[in-house]
Amino acid sequence: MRLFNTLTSSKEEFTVDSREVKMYVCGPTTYNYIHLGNARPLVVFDTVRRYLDFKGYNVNYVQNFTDVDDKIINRAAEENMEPLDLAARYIDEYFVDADALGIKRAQVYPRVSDHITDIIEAISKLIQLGYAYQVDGDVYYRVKAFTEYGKLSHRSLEDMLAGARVEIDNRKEEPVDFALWKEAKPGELFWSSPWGDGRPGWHIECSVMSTRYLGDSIDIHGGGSDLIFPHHENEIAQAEPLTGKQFVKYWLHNGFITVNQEKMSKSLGNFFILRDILAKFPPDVVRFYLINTHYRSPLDFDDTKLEEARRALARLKNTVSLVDELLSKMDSNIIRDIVTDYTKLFSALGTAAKNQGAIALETKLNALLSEYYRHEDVTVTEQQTNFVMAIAQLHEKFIEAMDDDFNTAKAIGHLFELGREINIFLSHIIKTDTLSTIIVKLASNHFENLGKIFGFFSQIRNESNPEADSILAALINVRNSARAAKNYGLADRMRDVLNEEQIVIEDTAEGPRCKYENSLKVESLLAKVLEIRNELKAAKNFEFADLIRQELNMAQILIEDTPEGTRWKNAEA
RNA sequence: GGGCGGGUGGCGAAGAGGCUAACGCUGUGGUCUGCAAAAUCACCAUUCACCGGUUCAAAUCCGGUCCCGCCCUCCA
Repeated sequence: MRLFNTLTSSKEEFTVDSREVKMYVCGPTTYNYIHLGNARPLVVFDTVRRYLDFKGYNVNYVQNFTDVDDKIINRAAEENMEPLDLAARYIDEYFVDADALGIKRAQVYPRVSDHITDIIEAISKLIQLGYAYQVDGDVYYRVKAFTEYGKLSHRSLEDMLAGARVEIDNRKEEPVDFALWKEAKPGELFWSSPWGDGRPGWHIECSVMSTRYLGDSIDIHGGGSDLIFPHHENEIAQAEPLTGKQFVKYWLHNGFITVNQEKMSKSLGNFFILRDILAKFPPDVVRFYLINTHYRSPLDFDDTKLEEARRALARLKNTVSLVDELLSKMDSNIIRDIVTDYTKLFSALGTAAKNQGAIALETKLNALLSEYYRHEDVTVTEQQTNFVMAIAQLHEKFIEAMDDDFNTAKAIGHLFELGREINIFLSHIIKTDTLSTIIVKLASNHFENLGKIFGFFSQIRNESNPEADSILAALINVRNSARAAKNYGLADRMRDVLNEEQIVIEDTAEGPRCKYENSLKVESLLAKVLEIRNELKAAKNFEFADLIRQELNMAQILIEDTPEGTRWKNAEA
């Protein structure tokens, strides 16, 4: 596996001492709901983490919260709240959003306010070592003392001084020196310290908290590319003198989300709150959008992008649904206890295909299927072999893409190819062909596993809602009867009503199939159906009006015609 | 001004010396269908901002030009 290390500006082979990977990602300053720009590193590094898990690493993941900061203090003053209460509130809100997006929880979520003692200790030590100095109630880091300063952001001290956009503060030895400890202004939040009442600067927290939970050297440190300078540069400058060791082995930075080619940020005011987006699009669609571009590239946002992602992802989801549908028609016991580790199977097949070609693959496939299928002899056809070989090859390509600096865009491309192979194979399957069914199920499960690295397919199978399902079944029965009676006017009306409720009906050779993404709104659906029934009654088409009543009755919905109009109620209520 | 990164079809986006320039959206055609829709399959860039150069071979390497984004200030 190779990953792009900002420190060396090149792709490097990923090596760790054990199977444990120590990973630290800079989290948000919590003074507001998180926006789409904040969501990008969340999803990117969650994907990195999931892929490392998938590869068999044991990831120790730490993400901080900056809960002590000017912005929090200002915002709290506006809302007349205690700063730490405001920060805590938005940390809670953060978890609502992160959980909704399916971000796997970190092992530890340290907060600055819980680590003031550690921070004071670290600053004291930096002063002792000559890397920091006190001026009045402030403590500054002495950048000149750290000769390697600039190694991450690839700029020299001279460049920075030449840039001269640094605020001149005569109390500092050099303009580039940054605050480790800030004296409290009157009435402001503070902690006592050897230098008087105050609070920590921004950068010191990450150095202190990351080493506290992960040790002196960590494997992967992630964050947005705007943090490279000064934040991460400063983290190195603080941590390395304190520990005497290399702070971070691999620095990973994600690119930015822009809106109309301009950076999305809170200060520019062009940001989109993640929660608002999640109200309109499922989490895996948002993840798809974020990960369908390489993590280091800029990503432009506008409202058409998520719609495109939704359509694209629907294609992948549909493959899984098609396989589910095939299997629902089979005796599930045949399938239930065959292979549990699909990935292992396809990895083995992929290796076989790569090393020895098709003949070896066929032998291997026969052997593996015999083993798992628990039948004495299994003979696979050429078509089945070709299918499995195609899947195994695409598996290899997927892994290759991900191993190359997490090339998710390329890997997703292979996922689409995998889906297409499955679709094509499905269309050739004869329904009684158990072996093909098993093979396609293996492929489909594997396909799903790969997709889950990206957080796809999280809610592919609708949670069963017996009430809604039986009502839906009743309405489909009515429509089927109408179609059988060639009453296409009614059949189409029924279909239109269902479409309005975001339910898609597909008439296939096997009969109608229906799909819906969001939970059914029974009330408005029934209101519309009763409207149709009233029209039928007005047209004196009592046959179908009665049929609607009967079918709904069977779904425990009682229809009452009263002089005031038609009502419905739940029979069980 | 300094430091990074980028400009690929109608759109999004991979590819980083040689296989048909992936994949997705849109569009077109076929299959399915009572008709639609959906689904599905197929097709859709002789060309990679521009100009020179290196090479048997360049979207990919080198030089120049023109654009764009990020950082140098709180930011993911």
